[in-house]
Amino acid sequence: MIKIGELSKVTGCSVQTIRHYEKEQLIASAERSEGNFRLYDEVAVEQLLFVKHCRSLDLSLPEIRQLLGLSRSPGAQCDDVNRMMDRHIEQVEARIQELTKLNEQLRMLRRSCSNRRTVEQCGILRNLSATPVSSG
Amino acid sequence: MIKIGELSKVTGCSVQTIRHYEKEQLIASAERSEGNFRLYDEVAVEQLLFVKHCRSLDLSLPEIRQLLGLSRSPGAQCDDVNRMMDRHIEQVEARIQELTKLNEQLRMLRRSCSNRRTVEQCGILRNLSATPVSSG
DNA sequence: GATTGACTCTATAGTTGTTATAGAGTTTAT
DNA sequence: ATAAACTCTATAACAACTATAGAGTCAATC
Ligand SMILES: [Zn+2]
Ligand SMILES: [Zn+2]
Ligand SMILES: [Zn+2]
Ligand SMILES: [Zn+2]
Repeated sequence: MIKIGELSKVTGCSVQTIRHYEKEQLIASAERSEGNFRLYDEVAVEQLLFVKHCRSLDLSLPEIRQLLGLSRSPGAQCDDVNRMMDRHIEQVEARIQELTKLNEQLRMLRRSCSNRRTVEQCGILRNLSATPVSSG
Repeated sequence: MIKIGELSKVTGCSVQTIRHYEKEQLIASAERSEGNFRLYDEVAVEQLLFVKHCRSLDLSLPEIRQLLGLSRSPGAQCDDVNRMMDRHIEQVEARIQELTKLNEQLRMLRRSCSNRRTVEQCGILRNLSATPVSSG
């Protein structure tokens, strides 16, 4: 049985984050010591690593909660998991597209300044003042 | 002179957002009518569109405030504007890279489920339980 | 002139996933 | 006994909005 500081070191999640996950029901409520300190075992470490792995994939806390729910009802079909993953992948790809477009616009804007001028004549500021290309 | 609702329609910014921008000093404090309603002229419309354009490029409110400051001191050199733009572009590109990596991992994970199975045997959940590839 | 409806005002809370405090209690070591 | 290191809860901060409550303003209708 380890305390929260050690769990933090082992998993790489901050102490506050661990407490937050507990409050949000992403990990089980920890047992407590006599002095009311949280105590964790190996299972708790695994649970937290699962959550951390999901977070590294940018799954939201509600999404993770849903995954945990599904994994606790083993009779359930995979469809639900898959639907969520597909939706999530879609969102990530949409965001990539958005940012790529953004990046092009930013680079174009950046090119409109040839340095060493004063801000008064700056193409960047002038272009920013003009109406946006399209507000997507 | 138009009221805030009309400004909202003209610019496509919500009423609350306009009030928020005023509080955050991204647009000038509006004149007030007898009944304490905000009143805007053409200049105000332009100012708000500038801010909106910047936001559509994902510039943060502090960054926009900085741009506004620079554009108000016309003697200033372009260097500052450029430095900010470069930093911003860097961040956008870094985020694109991150998301691209993420997307690959998500797709790989998604492939590990062949549907119609029960969650118990699901490759997705199994792989999520395993230690992450790398926590970047 | 009273009432309705559409609009506006301020102030405050909620969103998301943490991070950072404050102030108090616990444990371990000296 | 005391100090250091840790833990506890509760609360605020971050970013950029969005949403709400409760009150006030204004124009038009009856
Ligand atoms: Zn998602
Ligand atoms: Zn320039
Ligand atoms: Zn930026
Ligand atoms: Zn599956």
